[in-house]
Amino acid sequence: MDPTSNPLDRLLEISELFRADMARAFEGTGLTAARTHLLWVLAGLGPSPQQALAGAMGVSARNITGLVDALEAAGYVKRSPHPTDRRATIVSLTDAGEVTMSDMARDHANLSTNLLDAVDPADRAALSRGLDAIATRLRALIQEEADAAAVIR
Amino acid sequence: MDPTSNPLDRLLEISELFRADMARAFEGTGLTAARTHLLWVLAGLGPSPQQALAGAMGVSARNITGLVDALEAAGYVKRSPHPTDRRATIVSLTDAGEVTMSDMARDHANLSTNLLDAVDPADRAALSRGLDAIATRLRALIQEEADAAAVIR
DNA sequence: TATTGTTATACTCTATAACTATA
DNA sequence: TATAGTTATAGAGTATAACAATA
Repeated sequence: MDPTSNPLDRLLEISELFRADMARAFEGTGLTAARTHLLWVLAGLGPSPQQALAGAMGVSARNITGLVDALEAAGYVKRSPHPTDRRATIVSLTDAGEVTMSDMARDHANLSTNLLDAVDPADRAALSRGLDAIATRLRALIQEEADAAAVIR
Repeated sequence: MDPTSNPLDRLLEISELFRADMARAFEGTGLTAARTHLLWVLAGLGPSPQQALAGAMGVSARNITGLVDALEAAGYVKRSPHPTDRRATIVSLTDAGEVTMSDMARDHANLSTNLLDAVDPADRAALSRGLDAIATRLRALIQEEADAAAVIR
């Protein structure tokens, strides 16, 4: 992860830079990476019960309770009763939350454009294909490992 | 971070896959991402006082105390007195820690090779150049933001 | 007076298990 | 009997502040 700067290491460096930059950007907003992830998922799904969010994010229901508590206190989301199932709670973005999400989507798009602009136009298609190939191979390797682990169990 | 699969989003997806895969690989080893990061830094610097590790990792001294406690209990590192400064503690890899790190370096190299092999040879140079350009631009943007924040202060 | 590492305290993310209210 | 969400409890990573020993 540190030395011998091959493309993979550079890729990991870039993701580190993203992470650090995000953490800095959240200062004073009441947001964190985990809370923002929930907002992205919620923006994608639309108003959802907490169980659906837990499934979509791959975390425990207990975790969702905590994240929604914090986001509700900060004014980004609200809870309302499920119309037919009285056990369930529907989480949705507040108006302020909607504004925050469209700002974020805009910033994200601008950053993408800005970073792509730094790449030689002649290299862009190959970059895209290369990243696709790496992601596909990596997904396959992880699947293999999961299958191997399942056999052991 | 979720939809519209442009190269940047694919890049973030790849880093997510790495992270999830690593977490799985650590099960039962007593290691975590943060502890492994310390081991990488320590392997790079050689035996070091905790302050040096804190500086190199960009975290607080308190945090290093906790990570070294855990790594020492698991047998990966040991503490010894600094030869001349009696305030300081020197952290170094144990024999078991050295073995773990060379295994990890080997696995990391194999994975890099494996993933690069998935990329069309004709695309590899452009991929490398593209990632370099993106990393450079991103570093510059972060520096700009840091400078702007410094002016405000 | 400044620095090294630790203790004290606190916040966030995460998990499992037990419990309540409902299906 | 099963499911949705909460409370209880716990562990990991992180931070700041106060403190002891040493420079």
